[in-house]
Amino acid sequence: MGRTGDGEALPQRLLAVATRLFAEKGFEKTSVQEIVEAAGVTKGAMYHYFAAKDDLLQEIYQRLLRMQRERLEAIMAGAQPVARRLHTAAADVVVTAIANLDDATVFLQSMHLLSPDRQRAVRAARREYHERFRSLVEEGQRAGTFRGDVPADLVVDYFFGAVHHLGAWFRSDGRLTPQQVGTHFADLLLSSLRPEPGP
Amino acid sequence: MGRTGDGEALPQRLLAVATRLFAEKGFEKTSVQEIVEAAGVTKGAMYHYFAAKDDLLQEIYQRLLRMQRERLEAIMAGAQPVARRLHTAAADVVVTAIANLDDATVFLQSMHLLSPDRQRAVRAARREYHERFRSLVEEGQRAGTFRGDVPADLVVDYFFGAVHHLGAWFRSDGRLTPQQVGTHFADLLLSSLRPEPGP
DNA sequence: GTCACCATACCGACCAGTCGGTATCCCACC
DNA sequence: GGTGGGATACCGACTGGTCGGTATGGTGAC
Repeated sequence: MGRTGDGEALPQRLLAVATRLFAEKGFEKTSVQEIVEAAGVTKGAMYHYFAAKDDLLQEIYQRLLRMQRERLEAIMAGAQPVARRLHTAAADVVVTAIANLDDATVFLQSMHLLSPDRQRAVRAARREYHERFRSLVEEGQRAGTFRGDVPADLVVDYFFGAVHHLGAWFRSDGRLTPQQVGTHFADLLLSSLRPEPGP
Repeated sequence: MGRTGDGEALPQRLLAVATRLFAEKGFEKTSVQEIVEAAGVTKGAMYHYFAAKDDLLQEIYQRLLRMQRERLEAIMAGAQPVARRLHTAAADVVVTAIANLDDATVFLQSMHLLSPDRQRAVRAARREYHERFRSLVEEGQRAGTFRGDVPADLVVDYFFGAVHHLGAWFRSDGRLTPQQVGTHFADLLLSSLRPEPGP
């Protein structure tokens, strides 16, 4: 902990402030000066902990991905039937995405502004996460629990599209709680995977 | 038509070039200088037709929204049963979104960079479009064709999330054609709306 | 003393938008 | 049918300002 005697360490505070500003005004429209002012320090402090502005983005992404990945692994390790595990995982990813809506929003809006190398790294991590999700779908398809006439990766992209879009419409003062949205989304996903589709 | 004796009018050419560059590198990372150089003119020419860089974005959005809206209206005017109309509309919006993936990508990534007034205008147009889609879902719910235990607007946001996310994974050299993706997406949507869900 | 931590001053690059000017087209009018 | 003059289309140099990043200096802890 440095001289700034706040309860939170400076790097974390900088990340929190940057996340909020990025989500509000966008990465490119937020200057480093604004970030450090909102955090009550100067640029020297920020560049002591982060080599570049891009590092802030990178950190925000990785923090979010790490959390989601850990939760998914815990859920997948359960012994329930596939449909139950997928439902739990789907609802959970919605709830955590809403709980960290700023991070998720920034992720979507600004990933393309990173350098190609960094983009590759982030995409790889994201891809690995999706693979795990997909394996759940495939497991259910092999077992006959889910319909098999639709590609598993398409289903995953379909569902995560909906998740990524949450920031565009979800409001915490709206009619639905995060849990309700999670349950509905998971219901829709499971329902669309039931066998014997219509003509 | 101006002096530049090309087949295309300059404003359209500028829009096309800008769309491609915005989709490739992002709105903020694309300078006006790059746009006009790629179009073979100078800045004076661009500012003769567009008052500001933002106007390019605005035009791209409105062009896309206008097209999608016209197509949706034509489909909704049909006399087929609700499920059939919704399926057609859903598949169609996927196909046209893929056919104009650059526009759709730019739309998503850069809408938040517009001025608040412009954002409101775009959101209002988008909202109106979603309303029409939602009315289809509600019609089916009233008729008992679709399950009624899930809010119609949530279903619409769910589906359009998936549509908006197409640019993140769809590749024209992939295994699936746009039509196939459209059919799959529409199948998933209709399937998730079937009544009598699991426990 | 030295090292982590942070402030301050400053640099070089870039960029949206402006503005005076020029070339070309259109058309009324003789 | 030429001609004058205004409108349209476009050029390109310039500017005011911003921004990411750096270099240097100070200061307290151990």
